[in-house]
Order: sequence, then C-alpha cells, then structure tokens
Amino acid sequence: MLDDRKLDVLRAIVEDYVSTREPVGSKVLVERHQLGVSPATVRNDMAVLEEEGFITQPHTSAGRIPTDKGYRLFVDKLTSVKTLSGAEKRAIATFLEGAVDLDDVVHRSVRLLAQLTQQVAIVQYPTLARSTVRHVELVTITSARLLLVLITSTGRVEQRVVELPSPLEDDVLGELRAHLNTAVVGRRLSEAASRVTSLPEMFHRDDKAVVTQILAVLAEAVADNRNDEKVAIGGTANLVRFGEDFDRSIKPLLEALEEHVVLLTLLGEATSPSLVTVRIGHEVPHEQLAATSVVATGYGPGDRAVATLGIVGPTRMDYPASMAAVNAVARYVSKILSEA
Amino acid sequence: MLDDRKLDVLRAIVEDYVSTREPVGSKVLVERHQLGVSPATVRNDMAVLEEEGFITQPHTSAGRIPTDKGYRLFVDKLTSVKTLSGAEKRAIATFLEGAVDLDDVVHRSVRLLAQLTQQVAIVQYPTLARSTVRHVELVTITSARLLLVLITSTGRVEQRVVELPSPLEDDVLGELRAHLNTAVVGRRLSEAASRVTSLPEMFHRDDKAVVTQILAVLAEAVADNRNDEKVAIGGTANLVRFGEDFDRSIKPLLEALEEHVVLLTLLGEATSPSLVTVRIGHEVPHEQLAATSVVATGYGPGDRAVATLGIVGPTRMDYPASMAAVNAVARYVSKILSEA
DNA sequence: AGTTGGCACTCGGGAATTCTGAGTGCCAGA
DNA sequence: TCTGGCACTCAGAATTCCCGAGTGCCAACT
Repeated sequence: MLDDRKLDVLRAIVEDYVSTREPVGSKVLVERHQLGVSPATVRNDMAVLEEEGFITQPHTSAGRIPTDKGYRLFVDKLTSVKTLSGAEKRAIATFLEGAVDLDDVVHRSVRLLAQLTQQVAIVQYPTLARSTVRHVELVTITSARLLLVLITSTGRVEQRVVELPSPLEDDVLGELRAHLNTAVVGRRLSEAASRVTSLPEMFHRDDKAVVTQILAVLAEAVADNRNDEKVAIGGTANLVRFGEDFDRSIKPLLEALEEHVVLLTLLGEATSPSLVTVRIGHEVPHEQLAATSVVATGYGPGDRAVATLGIVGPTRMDYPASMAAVNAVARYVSKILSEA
Repeated sequence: MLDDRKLDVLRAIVEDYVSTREPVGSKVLVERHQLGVSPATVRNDMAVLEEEGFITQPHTSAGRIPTDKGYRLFVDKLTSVKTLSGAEKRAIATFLEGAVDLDDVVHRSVRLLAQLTQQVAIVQYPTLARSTVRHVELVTITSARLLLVLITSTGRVEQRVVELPSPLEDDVLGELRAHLNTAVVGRRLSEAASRVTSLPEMFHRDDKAVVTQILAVLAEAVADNRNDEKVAIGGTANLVRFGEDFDRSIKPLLEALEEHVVLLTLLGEATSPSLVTVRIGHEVPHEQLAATSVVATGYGPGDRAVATLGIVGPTRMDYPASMAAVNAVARYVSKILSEA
C-alpha cells in the first residue's frame, strides 16, 4: 500500500514542515527534495497518504501537514537517532563536569537540555524509592529538638525536625546514631523503616520513647512519596517560539509545568537511557496537551534508572535531534552519577 | 497644583484601569465613582493630570491610562496596605505549617504567593552569606573519597565530594569532625574559612595534607556565591492572563525568569518584612521589563532578613492586594524560620 | 474661580468587501 | 504509471468603510 516513494514523500513532508512551519505543497516538495518525479505524481501519493491518515490539509487550498499518526510513522520507521557532533559531545561533557552536587547536576542538565533542543526541558530528581542510604545524621538543635538528616547514594538530602518528648544524653545520641547507620547504610530507603524496628529495644526504658519518636520521623521521611515529585524545569522561554495559537498550545503547557505531578506522568516510567520514549500529540496522557509531544528517557548510575528526564514541545518538533540530545544528556548524567 | 479631587480622579482611574483593563473615559468615571462633579470637570482634571505626566492617552479618541509615574503616586500616597481577611490569614498559616523542611517551605511559599496574587511569584533561598553554621558532617564514601556536608541554621544543606590525597583513619576523621564543629558551629559562613586555618596544626604530619584538602573544599563551598542565586519560581501560568501584547511583556519576562541572576537584581536587597518594596515599570532595573512591576520584601528569622521574596507582574496590577499578600507571606515564612 | 452643558472634531478598530495566488483534483495523453 | 494542463477553491492579506467613544474648547452659569 505504501511503497518506498510514498514513504519518502512523507519523510519529506515531515522534515519540511518541521523546518518551515508551513503546510507543504507538491511543488515545493519536488523542488527541495530529489524525488525524481513530477508534482502531479506527488499529488497522487499525497492523496493516498491523506486517505491513510498520515497527513492532512488545514484547509482546501493549502498544502499538507503531518498528523500524529504521520509523525509516529516517521519516528518509528523513517529516521534513526542522530548522533551528536564531537563538538556538541564535548560541550555537554565540560558543562556537566563542573557540577558540585546533585542540585547542580540537575540544574545544569535541565539548562543544557533546553539549550540543545530549544524546547522545554524537565529533569526529575532521583527517586528516593530507588536510592540507597548513604548516611543518617542526628544533629542537636536544642535539648528538645533535633535535626534528622538523611543522605542518599544519589546525593539527595532529606531533613526533618524531630520534637523530642524528653532530652537525650549525648552518649545515647551517639549510640543511636551508630546503630542507626549500621542498620540502614547501603539499604534501599524502602527497607529502612523495617530495618530499625528493633532498635528501641537496645536502649534503657527512659530513652525508648525518644528513640521511637526519632525512628517514627525517619519512617515518615522515607515513606513520604511527595518527595518523589521533585523536578526541575528549564527553557520555558522557548515556549514563545511556538507562539502561533497561544491558547491551544502554550497555555495548557504552562499550566502543566506548574503541576509537577502531571509532569511526572508525562515523563513516564524511567527506562534505560538507551531507550528513548517518544509520545506524540494525543498519545500524551493529558488531553489538554494534544498539540504537544514528549521525548524522555531514564537515567541513573550504571544501568539502573533512578529517574527520568526529557523535553516537551509542540508535535511539530525535530524528533531526531531531540531524541539525540535527550539520549546524550541522559548518558552523561548517568556517568556522573556513577562516579559520585 | 493637585488638589484632593484630582487625586481622587487619579485613584479612580488606576482602580478602574486595573480592574477593567480598558482605558477609562470621563463619563464612566463619574458613573462608577461618587465624584460629585460632571464629566466635563473631570476632563479638565484629567488634562492637568496628563500635563503633569500621571496619565496618558493611548490614542486621541481613547480614555486615559496611568503612567508609571501615576502608579507611583498611587502606591505612595493614594493607598494603604490592605490587610488580609481572617480566612486568608488562616489559609496561609495552615498551608505553610505543613512544611517539613526548607525546600518545602520555599516551594509552598512560592505556590501560595502565586495563588494569592495571581501573578508570577519568586522566592529566594536564604543566602548563605547571612546564615550561620548549624553542623558540619564528614561522611566516608570510599577510602579515597569523602562527602562534606554543611548544614546551615536556615536549613540549607551544601554538600561537596572531597578527593582525599591519602586515606584517613576513622579516629582522625572523628577528631577532625569534632574540632571542625566546635570551630564553626554558630558562626557566619563568611567567617567559617578563617576560623579553621589553624586546624591542620593539630594533626600529625601525615594527616595534615588531607585535612588541608578538606578545609580547602569547605572554604570553597562557603565562598561559592553561585549558590546564593538559588530561587524558586511559581505561577508562570498566570502569565497567560496578561496575554495582550505577547512579545512586549510575556517574552522578556519568560526570558528573565530563566536567568536567576537577573531575578535577584529584580528582587533587590532584602529589606525588613514590614517594608515592602515596589518597583514600577521603568524603575525595574532591566529595560526589557519596562512593562513589568515588582513587589518584594525580605524575610528571615526574627527581624534579620536572610533573603527576599516577591511577585512580578504587569505594571497594571492590583498593588494594594499584591503588597498585602507579599507582606503576609513574608511574615509567616519568617515566623516559621524562627521556630525551626 | 470653578463648574457645566453643548458641540464639533478625531481616529482606533470592527465589519464588510475585494483580491490574489498557492495549492488542489481531475483528465487526457505519453 | 507518470505527466502536463486546466479549471476550481478558498484562506488570508489588503482595502475601504463606518461608528461611536472620547476629547478639547467655549460660552454660560453659580
């Protein structure tokens, strides 16, 4: 049904439309691409492509634009992931290498991604659920108040103030700290709570209540999955470039960017960095964003994806370039996380 | 020159223009406000106000709109800071009270502020320069690598990986940790570096190099003023409401929001929470944002302002309401920081 | 003095209208 | 199966028209 030439025509339409932002007609198509046939022939092919639902006409006397289905075919079959130039790779490496801590890595990544793709970039912080405990620290604030600090292998730091029912001696505190760390360091956060249930038994009657209280706060902190909604966003200014229909594309997107929970559903489950997920138009799980596409992938130390990053943009975007950039950034970030 | 009635007219113009978004003419003005005079009289007053530069005509056959100078007079002389309703105050209190840590406080504040004012909200993280050290922690990662964690009184956490020139015994590490904390806890971060210069002397020759290295990283961390550029932004979606001239007002603002350094110059120096700073149009230190106003104030535990928060919006905004909201949020955040 | 009604004048911007050319579908011929 | 030719369509730019909100000014009034 769709011979090679028709696929070539579709590819040409997608590429032209993405770069010119104008519906493309049969004449310019044969001028700009070496199709080796006349406009009339291309018109026939276009008619077929339209019938099959890959392209459409905004209005009778205009050229064709790809439909979501058309982009889908393009992404799946008509293009391969571009590889970045050496200069770009080096730029990524040097830009990310200056990062001093996790926050810095995330912020640099999001800026970089926005810059490379000229789209809105989103980077999710490593999920606590998939991190392990690096260290737990207890810092005295006052005699009735203590700061619980939890440091994860991915560099995230959670802190909670604990109100103490009764004061705690320094040596008891030291003991608790030691026990706590031997119990949970290296463990998944999800296991942490269950690993410490027996700890209060190791203390004198008087201190049990305090210890229990501290452990309760710890359990609460690791269970608090609101924290896994943490994301960084960049490149919002790039929204202005797809200025055309403000209300239909920019407004809902700006609103979605405020709702981090929504963003995470857009990014989807963290996949391996080598697998780039593309969601096009109506495939995006949010009907307000029917004019939007998402390109995302997972990242994390080694091959263990601990979170997702990606970009959001108009369905009319340069998919090969976006996929390449997302992939490259995810790889570099993963590498950095492996080292740290 | 400007008698009371002329000021009333100006106030009426500002209020009407802010709520209707339309240039206001002499006729509707007398209809909507009890000025007790005829349109003709109001016209005469308007002519004077225009001559003095407080209002202007977009074009000959239109009503008047306030100039920056007009808004300035309005803010300075014609309005007092509204006080929020009891319900609003309670809403603020309960919304902010659920915060578990600094990040949470900042994010909640920025959302709250955006919601209350229906503008773009900005909250600067407490500046390190004005914070004191609460605790310094050294966590071993590998024998050649160590994590330096710095916790401030305002709840900010800085971390740095230290590459060790040679391994460090556990007891030496413990000793260093203790010395380090007695030396810097409670001190300003700016003093921290100088407080520890003599520490290496307390260690054996072999360990001096390692200790020096660790202290160097600490010094670097406290000196790194890039960290004071940390801000949270919320309510970007509110930008869509002043949709009119996209290029002149939204685009530059979106761009500015990406540049955190620029934002900080907008917010300005942290003032006492009771002093709300208003910058109107051209008074904003960035000519691209000539159609934008900023309402900001400082916040911090007690009366010591450690950072700034505020909102950014079109010059045509409800200043009394914005000022009240900014002020209220700053007070509550300050209160929370005092307690933590 | 300051205030008011009357009146001629201005002009932005919405509505109606015209124009143009890019693009199409179809058909007959190669 | 491809191609050149041709009549047809129609969105959007350009043009024109028109209305009425709003003004400034002046003479009269308090």
